[in-house]
Amino acid sequence: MKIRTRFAPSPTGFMHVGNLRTALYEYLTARHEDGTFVLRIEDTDQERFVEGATDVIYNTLKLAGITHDEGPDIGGDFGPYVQSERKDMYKPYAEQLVKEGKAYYCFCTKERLDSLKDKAKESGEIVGYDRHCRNLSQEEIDKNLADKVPYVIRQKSPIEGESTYHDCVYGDITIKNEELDDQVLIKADGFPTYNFANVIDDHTMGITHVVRGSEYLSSTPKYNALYDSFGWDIPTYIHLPLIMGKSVDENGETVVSKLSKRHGSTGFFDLVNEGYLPEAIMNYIALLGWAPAGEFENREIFSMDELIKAFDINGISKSPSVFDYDKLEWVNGEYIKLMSSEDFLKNAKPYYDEFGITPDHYELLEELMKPRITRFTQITEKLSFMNELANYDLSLFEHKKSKSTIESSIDAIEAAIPVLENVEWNREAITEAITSLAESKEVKKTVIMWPVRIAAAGVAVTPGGVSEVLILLGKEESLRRIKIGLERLRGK
RNA sequence: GGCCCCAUGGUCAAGCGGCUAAGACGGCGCCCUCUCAAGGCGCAAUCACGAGUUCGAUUCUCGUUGGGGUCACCA
Repeated sequence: MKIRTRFAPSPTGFMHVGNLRTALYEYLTARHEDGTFVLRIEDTDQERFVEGATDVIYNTLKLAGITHDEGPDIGGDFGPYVQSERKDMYKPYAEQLVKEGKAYYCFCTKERLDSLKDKAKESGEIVGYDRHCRNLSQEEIDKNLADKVPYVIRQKSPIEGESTYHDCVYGDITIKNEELDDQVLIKADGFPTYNFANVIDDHTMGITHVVRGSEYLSSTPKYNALYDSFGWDIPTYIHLPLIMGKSVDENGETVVSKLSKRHGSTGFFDLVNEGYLPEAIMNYIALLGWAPAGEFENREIFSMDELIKAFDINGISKSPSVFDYDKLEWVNGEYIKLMSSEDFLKNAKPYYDEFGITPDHYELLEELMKPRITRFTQITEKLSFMNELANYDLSLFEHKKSKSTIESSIDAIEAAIPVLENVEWNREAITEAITSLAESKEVKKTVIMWPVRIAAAGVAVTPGGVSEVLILLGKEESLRRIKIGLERLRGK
């Protein structure tokens, strides 16, 4: 039988990287076995409706390189793929269970349930529904129904014994049935709860492998009880370890907790906006909680196709993993280094434009920037020396390793100016001219190069050597700055 | 708190009874080098603890500790 998995996000307008990784693994699980990947929108909570939120889902998947075979936008044989459009199909299933004595109407008011909770909180007792309506007489039920008393439908959970199920990652999980409460299946507004809709949809859509976060580990027996009630096959479960974030609390202690907004950018688009490439993000999160094996062992950089080939459920780990921005940074840098000139330019252009970079410098800049940036946003900072000459401190001219001092700098620049004024303005020529000047003066070439570069750039660190800096600045601007440097040195 | 799950360096992690316990990020050092990167080489750093089982435990069992998750008419 062909594997079918699904991604069932709820349209909140925000795609957390944890959810995205779940989607990725669902996608990979299906694709690796040449199966089908389904997108279903879970919007059963009318109060949470957010305009345009489904577009966020589509845009995320598209950018992330995850393609679905069935979904609201492309259809399929198991539609509709939006839960609100399937609203009418859930209740009959619940009523069938009521008829069979596996579920029941509950007329308890919100107030009663709240007071129940409060009481439980006070005494520190077990929380949960007290099953007040589980055994109402038929007369009471009929009367309430006739009086149009609002009701929900609750699952009649097993009370005694224990339930065991198998998970592909965590193995056999056993839970005492007394831990299970009578969860609501159909809410007072007639909509199904997430849990109920999930079971009905997964079954009616033929989902074979349920891939989801490990937070569902302890509620899975309730799902299974539902499958059993209907006499349906229980799907294969693949629960995923959670992604954690690291933060520092008010005492300066480092704490690890479930990744959330307090850990910085945890939304997919947050990261994209900060300059992380979608492919790099996917590559990185694929490796969070899963390790490749066989021919792919120890590999760090994967294209989506390679992930599909390499992905294996056996490589999924059980323990939660911490989201490491440093490693993401490195992965992003690797992607930049591997980029084609074309793609590189497309990404870099907006930043080049801030400095009025002309096309004749594109090739040089690609060479200079590729090894030096891990995000394109850093180009601005790398090229900031081009904007205007900083009012730098003259001590910049002193550099021990280059054997450069204030005095030697004056000397070097005085000699370099006429040479630069007459040299052909290209990298090789400039480098050669300075090198031979140094030779004729019988000094290390750094003695000339250091001060010239400092005077031209006005900063100690530049993304390239003298010749590159001079080329980027242009002959006129370079000489202007170098002469200013000489004046300042002399004036000291 | 009850229940469930987890436990190898700072982080991601390989390991699935016998290894000098891989690899990557980060850190540090050296080399290369006209600054900074990139690249090359190298170093430091891990089996939470205690009992078992076994000829032998990182690996199996139990307990302790620690961490996480979950206990909604949210998804």
